[in-house]
Amino acid sequence: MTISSTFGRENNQRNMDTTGEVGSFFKSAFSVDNVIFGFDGGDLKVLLIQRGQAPFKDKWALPGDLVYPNEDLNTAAERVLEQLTGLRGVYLEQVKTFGAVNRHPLGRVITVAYITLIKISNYTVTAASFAQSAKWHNIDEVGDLAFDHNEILESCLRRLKRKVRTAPIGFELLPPKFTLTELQQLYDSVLRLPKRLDKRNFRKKILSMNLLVECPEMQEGVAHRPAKLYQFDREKYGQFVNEGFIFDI
Amino acid sequence: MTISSTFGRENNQRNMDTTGEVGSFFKSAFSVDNVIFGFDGGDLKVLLIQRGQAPFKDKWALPGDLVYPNEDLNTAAERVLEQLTGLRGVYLEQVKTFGAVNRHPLGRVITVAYITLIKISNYTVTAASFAQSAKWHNIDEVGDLAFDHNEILESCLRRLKRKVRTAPIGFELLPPKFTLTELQQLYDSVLRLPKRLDKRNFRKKILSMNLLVECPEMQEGVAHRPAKLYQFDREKYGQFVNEGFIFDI
DNA sequence: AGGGTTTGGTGTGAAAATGACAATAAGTTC
DNA sequence: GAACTTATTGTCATTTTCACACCAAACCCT
Repeated sequence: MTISSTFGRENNQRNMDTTGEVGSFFKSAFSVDNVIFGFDGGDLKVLLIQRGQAPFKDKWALPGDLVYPNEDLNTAAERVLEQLTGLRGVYLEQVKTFGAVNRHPLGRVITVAYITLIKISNYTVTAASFAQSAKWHNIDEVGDLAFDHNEILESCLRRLKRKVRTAPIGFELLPPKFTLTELQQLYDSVLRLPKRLDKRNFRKKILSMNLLVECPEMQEGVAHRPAKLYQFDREKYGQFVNEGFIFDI
Repeated sequence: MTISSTFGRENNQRNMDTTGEVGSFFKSAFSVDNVIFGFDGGDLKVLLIQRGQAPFKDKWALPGDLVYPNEDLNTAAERVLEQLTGLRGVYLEQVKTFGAVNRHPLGRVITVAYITLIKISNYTVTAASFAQSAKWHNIDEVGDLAFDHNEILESCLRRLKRKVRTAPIGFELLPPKFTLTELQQLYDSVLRLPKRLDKRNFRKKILSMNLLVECPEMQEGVAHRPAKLYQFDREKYGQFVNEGFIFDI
């Protein structure tokens, strides 16, 4: 069973008996689809795979798979992510379930969409067999996707935009040590506000939260004044939340 | 097929083959469950039904049903609501999908949870056959529910608390004409903040949005000074949203 | 070495939003 | 009409937001 594989038999459920027989309800399936976000310093990216089989052969799609009968939904989403990227223990959040009757041409399949935030540098193209067909796409250059994946992507992007302002999940997209400029660029490229965030106000605000710790070392390898590096202090954040703190940018 | 009915056959999917045979994936089902919120002027309420059959016979549960093979998820949620209350066209929002392997004792069933906001006065107990077993419960007096419905209810309540502050959905719980005090009581009982909202500040804020229109008539039948009645102006809200307005209380 | 280039880093003031506060008004009941 | 109940209204201090511009520190190049 590979990710986003198709089904091995001709099977159209759509005209089934919908009245008495309860058994007829057990002829549908569910899948998970992951919207895997990454950030390369400039643009927000999403990891897509190119389908090898019909339906939608050669189209780009969100990585996903059917959920095993004895597998929890979250576990399935984690599995899909790990099979594709080799990563475990990353940020994962359920967003929405898509269940239009005709969304899958080969049967009744509803899919639960997840967003995943990974540090793009941790992703190695060689992690999975279909690596050659997996590629980062700029978030606004994804084109026509398979199934209803454009709609799913939109929903997930909206969720990300909201969530990134109200929870410190942006850090999931950055390396452990980052500069304030990098952090701000992340927010700018996720939020895409009409005006970019103001540098001074942004730094004031984020530093006033006391969630960043200054690293002793500086940025290296840049052809200009190097910036201070910071780390996000997860522990402190936990404490603050207990005290009623609400992250807000 | 009745709401929250059980399955007519012995059927345990949990030890199925999970490897090759794709057909084995088409042996699961999905359902929708509705968290129907209402407000009676004092407390936030949720409409529960008492189960007539095993499993969880006699336990209180969220109204829900299996999704028909040719039925969209939203449609199923609307159907469940209508069968129970006779209401159509009310506020409905998908919240989250629950899919733990063992959440349903009779098979693999994942469920999509919805919240629904209705005007409690519109609800007539006689609307459906199971009306006798449907009852409004105070939100903090629901006790032990069937399945994982306590968890579902918690998630949906959290969502309601957030959403009620960022979108004008509170009005869905009130009659078309309401007083500012009623509106504030609604917010107080949904949000349950450590301190109740300040009357003067609340009125200032809500009126400054210019979303309420004053009715010519006054409150009637109260043993004290009658209050002005207001209506929510949906149209204006639509315009304001287009201009970038963000509802926020 | 020095000038050019690039990004890093910082403070102030005006405007708006928030939040705490209490007295009078308009009905009803008895 | 006296007692009671809820409705209605404004001010001020504090905090937050937002717009805005210059020098500093490193590198590159010649």
